[in-house]
Amino acid sequence: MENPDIPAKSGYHHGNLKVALIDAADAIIREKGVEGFSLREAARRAGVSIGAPAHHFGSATGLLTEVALLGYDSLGAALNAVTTSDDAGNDLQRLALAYVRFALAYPGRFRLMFRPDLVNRDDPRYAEASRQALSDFANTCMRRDPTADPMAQIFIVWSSIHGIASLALDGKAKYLFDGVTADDFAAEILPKLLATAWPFGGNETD
Amino acid sequence: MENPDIPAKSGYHHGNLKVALIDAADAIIREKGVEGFSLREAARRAGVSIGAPAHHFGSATGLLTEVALLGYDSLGAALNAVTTSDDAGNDLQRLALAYVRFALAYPGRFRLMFRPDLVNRDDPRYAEASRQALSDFANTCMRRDPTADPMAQIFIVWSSIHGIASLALDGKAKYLFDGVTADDFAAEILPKLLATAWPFGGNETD
DNA sequence: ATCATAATCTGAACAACGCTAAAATGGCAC
DNA sequence: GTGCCATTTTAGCGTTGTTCAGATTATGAT
Repeated sequence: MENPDIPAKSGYHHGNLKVALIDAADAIIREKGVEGFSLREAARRAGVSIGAPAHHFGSATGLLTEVALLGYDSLGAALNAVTTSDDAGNDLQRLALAYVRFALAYPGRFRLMFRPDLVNRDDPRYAEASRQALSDFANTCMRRDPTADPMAQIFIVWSSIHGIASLALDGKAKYLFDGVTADDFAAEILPKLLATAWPFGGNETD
Repeated sequence: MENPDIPAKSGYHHGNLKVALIDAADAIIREKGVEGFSLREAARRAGVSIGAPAHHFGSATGLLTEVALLGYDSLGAALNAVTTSDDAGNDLQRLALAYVRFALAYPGRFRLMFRPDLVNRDDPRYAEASRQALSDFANTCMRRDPTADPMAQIFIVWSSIHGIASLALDGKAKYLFDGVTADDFAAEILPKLLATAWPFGGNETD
């Protein structure tokens, strides 16, 4: 489950403590959510003492920032995996689907990425990672309607998708759609919703 | 600043500790955000000892749930204050504006309301408060397009608005629109955005 | 090869937190 | 008045993040 190419702990020096702690933190967040994370448990899992993380990350926020950056990488990868066609509206639908499915598949990562109190947003890598992850959205938006104001269009489309992901993650979809599970929502309801009620899906000819 | 009709602390018994603690918690969250809250400081502000809140709320979550319920009340009030016309699309725009402005004006309350780890969502009053606050949205949505599937429409519209509020609150608007302040966003950019790029604003005749 | 320096990790300390339970207090019905 | 009971205090437990002096090891220059 963990990254296998870590020389583990040989002696007093760990050898790869920085990435081991990031892996541990990511695992904790995957298992117990963002609130279940603690710096001490990350150190415990990495087999290292309480004070060790401070040297590499300064504070808990420093470590969580690294996890959030990895989160943006994995989100960007999930969006990059969406195949593109010459129908930009359809592509946007599939990107939206991938975005929401990412949020539902990695709720801890996703929540962390948007928690300003846990992540150091002054880190220049943060803005870059965020920009990079959303570049597919930006491109497809402009391909869909080249005449619209780019920033306005991207913001509106991204907001819509991000809102869907947030509300679905908070269980509001369950509340509106009569106790549907997250899996059912992602597999059945959401695609239908995007194809019919979602206004950014291009021509409503399907 | 605080609720004036509290008999204050007369002796051993506070007299109105429950609402005093809710007020104190709300004030802390307004001043320092959700993360700045602590049960002990709420007790301190109410002039009472550390263990007192437990009797009334059981746990910190219990107290924060009450604050979140008040948050839904105030959100519902803000939305109720929006005047309605016979142009449902226009009404929806103004409701969206009010929703986002509420989030920007009361960021702590708003964030708390959507933090499942801090709020007891099994409390039946929570679902009711949420439903009540959004009833204006639901009505206006169905007035705007009576033929559409109600739940689908409400979910899509609410998602869009909620996404705008979340991203604006997280400073993503600043990032996309070149360092604009929250006030400028709410006062200038957002109304224009809703009138032009937002697809739920009715006929684009303005 | 030797040795000084820098990097890394330990372990203890501190203040703050949420929660629990036993004791103290005082309002209120009778 | 008197006793009951809701309310509040106090003390304690286990947890957390952060800091820091010191122990340990790696590194690079000579």
